[in-house]
Amino acid sequence: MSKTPSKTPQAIRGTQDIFGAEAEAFAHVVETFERVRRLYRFRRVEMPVFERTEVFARSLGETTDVVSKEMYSFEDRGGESLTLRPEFTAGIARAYLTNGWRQYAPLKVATHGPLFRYERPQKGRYRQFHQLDAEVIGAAEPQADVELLAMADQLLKELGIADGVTLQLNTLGDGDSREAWRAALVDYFAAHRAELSEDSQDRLERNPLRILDSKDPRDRAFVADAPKIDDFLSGEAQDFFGAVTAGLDAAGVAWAREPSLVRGLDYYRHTAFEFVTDRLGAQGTVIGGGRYDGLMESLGGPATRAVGWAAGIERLAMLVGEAGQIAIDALDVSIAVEDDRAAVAGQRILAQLRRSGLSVDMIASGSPKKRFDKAAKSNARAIVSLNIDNEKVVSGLRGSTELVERIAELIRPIIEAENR
RNA sequence: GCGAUCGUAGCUCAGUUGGUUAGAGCGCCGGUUUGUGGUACCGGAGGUCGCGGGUUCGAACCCCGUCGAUCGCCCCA
Repeated sequence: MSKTPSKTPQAIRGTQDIFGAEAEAFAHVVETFERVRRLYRFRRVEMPVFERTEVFARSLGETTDVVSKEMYSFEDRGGESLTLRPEFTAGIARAYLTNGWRQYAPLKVATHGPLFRYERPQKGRYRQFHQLDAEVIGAAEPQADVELLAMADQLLKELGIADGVTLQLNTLGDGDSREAWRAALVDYFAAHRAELSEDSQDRLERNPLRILDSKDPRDRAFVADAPKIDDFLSGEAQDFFGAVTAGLDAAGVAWAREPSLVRGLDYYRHTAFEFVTDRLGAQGTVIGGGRYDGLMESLGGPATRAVGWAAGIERLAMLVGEAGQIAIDALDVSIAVEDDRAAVAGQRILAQLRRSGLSVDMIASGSPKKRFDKAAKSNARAIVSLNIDNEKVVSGLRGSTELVERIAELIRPIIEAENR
């Protein structure tokens, strides 16, 4: 009668309906990650998609902007404040503490799935997005950092996108080194306060390290001569970073020192790194991570040294798509039922071919005369056409010889049975 | 939160200085041709021109608002 009276609801801003080639690329990234993480013996974990808000609020610490404005938080029916996970690390840290996973330390775990951040969407940035994640918890040794980076490096290589991506590496030193550096940066930038961008004048109070990766040319002029972390590193911190870089060289992982690479959060210590590309607009970080030795304590646990990374699946999938790494639609057989009286025979053949491991589609609707053409357009490696001749089902086969012979064997008994 | 660009058929897009009934290609449906055939042709369905207001004799086109998308800034766990 009338058309649908109500309007179709719209998707939530920043969510994606992934389909076709993009979905194939997405799945390819996840499958490759699953394979590689097994090679490195990272154990699979499944984590809740939401936690008590506390879990993220306490681990994120003083970055109030992030906590108050960029998390998907809500109250449940009991009045408890919950938050859709904006990252994996805090939840995994919580699980490590509440489940007694210390007994497995050093624990290597990997997971992947959706994350949520209340941000303005742009290229490679969504409100629901997806990440791969790998963590080594309870490992103080630089070898853990090396292993993690080697895994990330191998992942990129196996995805065939390593060429346009570089590993930027830095150290933030231990707690004391980091504090001394931070203080020196504040002094330095405060002396040029008036000449900095408005944003950076603000950052001077909130998050001075971030001035280092400001995009504003007014700031960049001063960044080059800013105090370097290297001048503040303790002997221990120097040794640690030296062991990481030596390990990377030994493992054949290419890296580049990036002294202005910092982390926004205070719990990061020592190694910080990003795999970066210039092919994704403003969102060039494809894998990011570092050592978070201060995190467990902020959740009320014992001092536990840990290191991890996360990778944006959408961003990796975009690079994979660009590189043309995905071959989709490897259809083996297309069946054209050119007479409806052969439909049952078609069903039997379809089932039989699929059971024997072939990917098969069947065309049995629309104009019978056009079904063969549709089957031909599907680019299948072989076409089976079914027709009725003299009250009997007859089949026609076309395609690569080997496959056609195999199909002929499989369908002969079915057609004989149909015609009995 | 801020800025720029863009919203016309299922998809990709035309649409002249504002001027009759808003078009094409692809896709979809039907038919003719071909008859072991991925061809060609004919026809058809499908549009509140994002939405709301304004200017005008007249708006897809100009103006305002709004919603949405894209890209960037801020932020980036």
